[in-house]
This record gives sequence, structure tokens and C-alpha cells, in this order.
Amino acid sequence: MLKEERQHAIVNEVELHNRVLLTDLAEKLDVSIDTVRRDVKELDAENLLVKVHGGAVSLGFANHSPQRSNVYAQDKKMVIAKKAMTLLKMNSVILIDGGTTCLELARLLPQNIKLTCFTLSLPVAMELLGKPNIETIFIGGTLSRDSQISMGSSAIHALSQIKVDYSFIGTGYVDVEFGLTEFDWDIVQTKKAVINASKKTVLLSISEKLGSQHRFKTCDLNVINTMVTELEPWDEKLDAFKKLNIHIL
Amino acid sequence: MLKEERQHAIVNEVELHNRVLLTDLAEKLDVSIDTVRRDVKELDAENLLVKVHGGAVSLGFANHSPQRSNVYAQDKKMVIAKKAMTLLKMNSVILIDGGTTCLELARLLPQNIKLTCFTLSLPVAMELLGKPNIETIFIGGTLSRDSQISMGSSAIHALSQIKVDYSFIGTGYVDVEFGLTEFDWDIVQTKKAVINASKKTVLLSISEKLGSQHRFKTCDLNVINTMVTELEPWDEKLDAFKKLNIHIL
DNA sequence: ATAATTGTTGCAGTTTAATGCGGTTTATTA
DNA sequence: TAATAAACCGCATTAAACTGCAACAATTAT
Repeated sequence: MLKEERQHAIVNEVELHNRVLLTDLAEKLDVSIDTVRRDVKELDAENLLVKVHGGAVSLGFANHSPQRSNVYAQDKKMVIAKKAMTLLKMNSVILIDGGTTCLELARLLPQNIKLTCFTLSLPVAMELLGKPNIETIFIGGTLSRDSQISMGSSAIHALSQIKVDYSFIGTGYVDVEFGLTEFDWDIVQTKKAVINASKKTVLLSISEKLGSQHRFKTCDLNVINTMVTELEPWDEKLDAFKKLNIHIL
Repeated sequence: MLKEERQHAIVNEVELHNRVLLTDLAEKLDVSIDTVRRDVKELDAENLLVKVHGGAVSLGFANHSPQRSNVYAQDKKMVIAKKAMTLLKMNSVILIDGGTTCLELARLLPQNIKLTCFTLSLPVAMELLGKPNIETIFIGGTLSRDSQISMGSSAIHALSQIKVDYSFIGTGYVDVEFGLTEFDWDIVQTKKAVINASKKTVLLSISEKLGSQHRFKTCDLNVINTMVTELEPWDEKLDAFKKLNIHIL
């Protein structure tokens, strides 16, 4: 096998799988590991891939972030937010949870929509204040430093005093069997209170979270009325959720 | 598994769930906790996530972007804020009102000061979340679009439940004879409740406001314990206030 | 045709990077 | 303030990377 040919094969392999081990390449191409190493070194010098300890990764994989967007998977979250907006009726009373997906919803709410909107999230509240026709009510409480939402007993108490038409919530983890779970007990307590304060609960979650779980449980999936993901409603990943009688958007 | 691959997975996990524990990562990726710790340290150095005790949080989650807007007379307000800070004792419970001067106070609070801090103002709350040793409690309520603070009956009710050591308040107008006045009735109501919730009340005001008045009265000057302006304490403009037995800073 | 030259490859020995482990220090929580 | 968990540090182990060298193939010059 020609050297050129072999190097071409290496680049192909890297582009295909994003990452590759030198040992695998050596075996596959039936040359010594040193040869592969030399090849990869050359290809790295030509900027066709990035050599790393033990293997090589594709350029896209390595160039993690020259200028990545602020929010992870923002495009997907935008899709979710737009779908969720179709549930909104004029003059209804809703609650918007924290998290980047819910924040995206708040951001995309049209200027002319008339709503009464509760929230526990500082960033969401900021966003809502920019909408002239939305009355915003902040649920007070002890603020969590990293999630920037109200938590604790006073938030839970405040939530016990209200009943909104729809609440839009996010979750850390969601699984057909284990339901909605979180990494933090306080957040679970707060989310429970949110769900109790809602006639209908809408879960916003990107599909990557489906099938993940953590230690503290917020609720079973059957208390969720509607689930919104970025997937098409007929996607097979959603089949299990449909069986639970959850409305999928 | 390649190191790069693993780090990629870590960033992904963090972005997806906003916060992760090192122990969970170690288990999931099947490496020792030290390796995960080293990875997270590197990724933190590359600004791909933020390392915290016990885990990591995503950038979007942790970044309280303290946007510095152009504030009128900011230098004077900074002087006021710095003076006001001399009143703060460790571990005390305070309340910070809305307004740009109070916001400046929140901004200038040192990273190491330990406080429990109530506020009704969204921008102040945002700022306080950036201070690691301050417990921030937000007083919920209907948010005012232009002042970005909680108002209305629920805010007033929440205030009636607390008693802080010091409250730092601003005012629209202040005059020796007419006391503190505002152009908005709701704000007056809220400020009254703030003053009632405080053992001691500190008024922060730039000297330009001295001798001005408006239609709704918050309180007389005698309920103010301390007044902070950018002027030197012996400035003659303050003489009238000294006669009212107000402590001048 | 054959020797000389050049380039490629594999191997052995050495160097460096990555990882896990134990002990210590530091931070957090009750 | 004590108990606990996490972070840190240094070290040992292992795997990978590098270096020099010899073998061999391909190319070129004589």
C-alpha cells in the first residue's frame, strides 16, 4: 500500500469517526504503530487532522470553541420554544420556570401577546420585562447562585398561593421509567411546588435528555400534560412517552 | 478512550444538564475522580465550563454578565456606595433597594463579605449573585417594568414578614421639610414597607436631589437614621439635615 | 546492469505524557 | 467547632511518543 493512499485512508477514518486510535489504525492498515504515528504527525502538520496523545481527532472535534454560541444547542431550544408558544392563549396566566430552554421561550414571546406571567427565574423575569403586554410577577425566595432562581420555603409557600393555567418547566433529567429527576434536592422541592401550582404542566426538554436520570425525583411522567422536544412528533424516541398519554408537540 | 474524547463528553454533559458532579462523571466515563478533576481543571482554563467545588457548571449557567450601563453621575454614586459600605458589619442582615445608587452599592460589595441580603430589585439581585459569600433573598411581587423592582401587595406582605438590621434605600426626591417623596404611589407604598421592615434605614442620595420634592410622600426625614451623599460631612448643604438628628456620612 | 542515493519502514531503547493511588491540606456542612 | 467531603500534591505505573539505526525498496546515475 502506498504511503499516500494510507494517509488518505487515515484522514477518511478520522473525518468519519471524529476520533481514532493509533493502535486501531495500525491494525487496520497493517503497518507498525510507528508508521501510523509518522503519518499522523505529517497529516497534523498539514492541518488535515489534529494529533493527540494516543490517536487523532478531526478538526471540527478539536476546534471546540473559537466563538461558540452562548447557549448549548440553542437552535434546538428555539425550536422547542416556538412549538411551546402554540399552546399560549391570550390573557392566560402562565408560569415560566428557569433554565435555558424556558429562557428561550420567554425571549421569543411576541411583543403583542397579553399574558400574566409568574416566574422564579431572574433571567426570565428580565426578559419578560421587555415585553410591554406581559404582567410579570416574581416568586420571591432564596436565590440559587448557579441556577438564578428562587428556591426554599418562601418560594414554595408563595407558589402554594397561586394556580396558573399553564406552567412551562424544564428538567435536568427525564426518563420514561424514572420520570423527571434532578441533581439537587432543593430544585426538586421547588419544581414540585410549581407543578402543584399549575392546572396543566408542560415539559420543555431537548431530546438528548430523554433516557437520563439522577438521584432526586421531581415527579412521574404522568403528571406532565404536554411534552415539547425538538423532535418531530412521530419520532420513535417519543413512542414510549406517547403510551403514557402525554401530549407530544 | 482518548483524553480529548472524554473532555468532549464532559463539556457535553455539563452543557446538557447545566451542572454535574465530578463523582458522577468519573463513574459515567469510567476513570478515576482525579482524572476527571484534571480534565475539568483544563476545561475550566479553556473557558469551556466553570469548575465549582464538587463539580462543574456550564458557562451560560454561571455567567452573571454584570453589564455596566451608563449610569448618570456614576462616580458620585460610587463615592456614596463606598461610604455606605462602612456601615456594614459581618454577618448582618440587610436590604438593598432598587435604583442606580443602590445597585452601585451591590456592585461594590467585596467578594469576601458575609451577609444575608434581601432585595426587591432584579439588577441588584443579579449583582449579588456574583458575590460568593452573600445569601440573597428576593422579595417577590409584581414587577415594575421601568424600575425593575417588586411592588404591589404581595411584595408588601413579604416585607411585613421580615426585619433586617439595615436597609439601604434610594428616593426620587428628598427635602428637609417634605421628607422623601416620589412620583409614583406604588413605589411609595413599597418603600414604606421596606422602612417598616428595617431596624435602621440608610438613605443613599446624590446631593442634587436635596431640596427636591414630588407629589407622594414616603416618609418624613426623622425615620431616616443615616444619610449618605457624595458631599463631605461638613458641607453646608447638609446642615439642615444634621439638625434633624440624622447621622451624616 | 549495477552501484549509489534516497525514502520508507520496523525495531530497540529512551523520554515523556497520562493516569490512579495514598497521604495531606483545604473547604463545606451540621 | 468537629466531622466530612473535596481538592491538592507527589509518586509509581503504564502506555504512548520520540530517537537513532539498520534493513530494504525504489529511483537515479554511471
